[in-house]
Amino acid sequence: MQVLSTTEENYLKSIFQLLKEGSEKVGTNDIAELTGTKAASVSDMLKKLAAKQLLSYQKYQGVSLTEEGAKTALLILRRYRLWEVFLVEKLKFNWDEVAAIAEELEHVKAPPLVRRLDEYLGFPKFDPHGDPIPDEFGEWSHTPRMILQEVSPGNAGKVVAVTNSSAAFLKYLDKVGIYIGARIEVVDKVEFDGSLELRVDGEKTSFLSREVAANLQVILHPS
Amino acid sequence: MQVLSTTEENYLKSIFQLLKEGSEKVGTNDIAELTGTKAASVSDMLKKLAAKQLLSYQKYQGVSLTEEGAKTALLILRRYRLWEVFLVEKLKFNWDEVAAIAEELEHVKAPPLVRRLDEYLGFPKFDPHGDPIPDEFGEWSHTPRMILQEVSPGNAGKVVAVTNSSAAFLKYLDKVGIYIGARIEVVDKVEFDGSLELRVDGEKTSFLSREVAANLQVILHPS
DNA sequence: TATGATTTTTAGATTAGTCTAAAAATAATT
DNA sequence: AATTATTTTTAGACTAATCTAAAAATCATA
Repeated sequence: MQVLSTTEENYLKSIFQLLKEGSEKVGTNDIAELTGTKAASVSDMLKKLAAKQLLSYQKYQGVSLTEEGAKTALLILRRYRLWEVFLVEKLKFNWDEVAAIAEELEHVKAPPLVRRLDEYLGFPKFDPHGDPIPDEFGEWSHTPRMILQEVSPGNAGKVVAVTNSSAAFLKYLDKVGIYIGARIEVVDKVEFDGSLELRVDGEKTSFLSREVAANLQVILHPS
Repeated sequence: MQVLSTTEENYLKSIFQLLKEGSEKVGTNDIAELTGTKAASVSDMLKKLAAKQLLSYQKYQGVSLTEEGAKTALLILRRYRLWEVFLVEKLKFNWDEVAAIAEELEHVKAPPLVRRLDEYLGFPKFDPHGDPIPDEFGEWSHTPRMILQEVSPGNAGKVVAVTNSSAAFLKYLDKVGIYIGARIEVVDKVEFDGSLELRVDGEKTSFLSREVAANLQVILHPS
């Protein structure tokens, strides 16, 4: 595992993120936008990272990560998400306040620190937004998820992810008692508008609009 | 409070440290040695920091910190020592393993992070080596301390600092059951070699050589 | 107090990361 | 298919932090 600068790590993380949510190759402009730099700077950096075997790059053709590049990105993501868990669970920050701080902390590289932090947090598998945390080998469990909106009545599961992190949305979830890890039972689904009636943690009953339920991911409990 | 680069913070911290343990002014060479750079680089940086009003500097005359510079250094020290406490108390690192990691963490500046960390740790007043932790205004309590070696029999107190952080020394303290925060009673002092007989936490009895007792600092309990 | 030793500063170069502006390549559209 | 629009790369310059080598100042001592 090579030692990378904070800057190189940030580029790698951004490229990984773009690849995950898009196509095979990412363009220079997209990377520039996400990293807050200009296309010219990105071009330079791509050459550097390609020389380090972290991505494959041919002029004008966009980039994709190599095996090693992807693994490196996953280990950065691991640090980022572990710190997110720490900030929310231990320091009691809100979900929507932790991104900037975790982005600084993720670049502290001492490997024993990451291991112990993981242990201290109880080896969490998901971060506070429900995104999976890679293990120390850069792998994560691919437990299949469903969008809450598509779960039919009678099924139960656990909320594992939120696909909209606007502060307003998160506050709303708070209000109706939904959080990452909450046990959810779909009691009924209104045909007319697609809204859902839920039981949360076996008690509280909540009604969610179709729009809200479309932004929640769950893992179903075997029934 | 200005925003400083990690590099600038490191210089400031080093200068503060040298001033604390030495004379009024520090020389360029000493700073270079402590920061792991060369005198030429230090000269450049001194100009920069002087321009920012953090230290007063006249060519060839050495430097001292301004009011603002000292306060800034104390706030860096605060972050450093809070992370030390976290690493030892929560992540279970040994005293002698935390320096390098805390030095990385100390540069994460988000002020709410520092506040919440402090709160989470229970507003500790001393770090794991017993050094005081400045408050958010850059001040610390100047409770008078004594060197354990100079405490006469019959007195009791609390261990607050260790003035030798070699791994061997720390391991030895562990073995005899002494740690920062331990309550200590001086039972007897052997005239001949200056060694001490102690009761630790009201139970265990330990014998310490003069050399060891000279490296422990305590705050006496009012008696 | 002069002279040699040491410390500090300057001058000039280097590296990583960034930028703007212009050139080159690719993509889109008439 | 040719021309225009967009994207990407290159060229050249800038900044922060560093270095080496040489000059300048201070210190120490004969």
